[in-house]
Amino acid sequence: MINDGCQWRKYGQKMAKGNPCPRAYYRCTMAIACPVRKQVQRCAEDKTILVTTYEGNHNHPLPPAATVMANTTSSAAAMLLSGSTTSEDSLMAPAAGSFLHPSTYASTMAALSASAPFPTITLDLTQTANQLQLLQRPQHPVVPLSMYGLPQKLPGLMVGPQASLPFRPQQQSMVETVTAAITTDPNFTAALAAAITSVMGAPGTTNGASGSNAASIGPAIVPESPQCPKSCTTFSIN
DNA sequence: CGGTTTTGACCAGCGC
DNA sequence: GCGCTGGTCAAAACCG
Repeated sequence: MINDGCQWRKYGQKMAKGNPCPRAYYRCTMAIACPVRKQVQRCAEDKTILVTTYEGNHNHPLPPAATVMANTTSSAAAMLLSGSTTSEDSLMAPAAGSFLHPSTYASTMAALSASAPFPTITLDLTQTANQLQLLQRPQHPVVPLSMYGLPQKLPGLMVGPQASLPFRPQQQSMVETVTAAITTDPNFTAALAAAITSVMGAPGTTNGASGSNAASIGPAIVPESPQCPKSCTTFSIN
């Protein structure tokens, strides 16, 4: 289970069709009437991949860890969406280092890796849906586009400071950094395809569940620790 | 003792 | 209407 900074209470578990692993349902217990829920399910193709789906918006302030999670999600989503393949090698070192040195990149994914039991990359396509639409490239059909065109952009965990911060310029540089780090990872594509196949069905057969609230997913790969389980995080909104 | 987890039952939506 | 499936409820068990 990923520690995303929030408190969750499990309220159900079901066996999902086509997946030997059960799906667990959690509710946020940080506030009395917080409507946020999340579903956690392992990828059928690769059980080391954990798929987490968030739904709803928190109606209470988030702790720093959760805020970091939100920031990381947004950045990673932008990264994946940009599909940039620019080889900015100079950015690789700090990007990889951020996984190991949270204090250096406190507002990015570093803190996330510190709070999670294993390295994790979170994605939030709800935050950058429109941006993604502009950046979408034909050679990246593996990315589900179910969120494209939706008017809302407020993601589930963006109730914190990020919502009010002019984070765009700073996010842009982050996008480049993370994109370089991940797109050069040979394991990333395979893991992503496996995760998407598990959640969305066979890739290439659909543009995503149109009309669905599902956002997207993103597996985490850490070259330094290939035996670590991976994680996918999905955000959705209503 | 209070909060969390487990687990079977219940309900709603959907396709046939 | 019926069966299947996903999601939720709620009582009992569990745990610190």
